[in-house]
Amino acid sequence: MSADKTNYFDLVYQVVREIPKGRVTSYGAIANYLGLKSGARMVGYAMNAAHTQPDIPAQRVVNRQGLLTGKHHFGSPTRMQELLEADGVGVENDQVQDFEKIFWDPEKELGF
DNA sequence: ACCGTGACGAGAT
DNA sequence: CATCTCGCCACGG
Repeated sequence: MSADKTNYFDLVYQVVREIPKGRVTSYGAIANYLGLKSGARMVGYAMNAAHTQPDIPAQRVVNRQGLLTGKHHFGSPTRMQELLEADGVGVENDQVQDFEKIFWDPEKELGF
């Protein structure tokens, strides 16, 4: 028992894995979906450990402004942008273009 | 065991 | 409109 630590980290990973290619979401959106209304920091921190997980497209997770705040955690400061562009997401000056248009809200897309 | 820090966000001043 | 503070949970020193 006690196997379920209810670590929000695992929950975050589950949501991030569901982000479709060409879409992006924000830390707050995931946090809100999980019930961590103000725990957006936790989502970002989970991403920091996401590199331990194989299928975590953390590049699709940006801050509320659409800024690539975590680009420095991809090994290379341009790695995150490269990955997003590879997904068909326009990025310029560390900011996602048409962010509101490609924004993927888990509460909305997963069927709140 | 205690304190500080962290890929954020929203509200208050 | 810009700046500051608090809240959230987990982990490092």
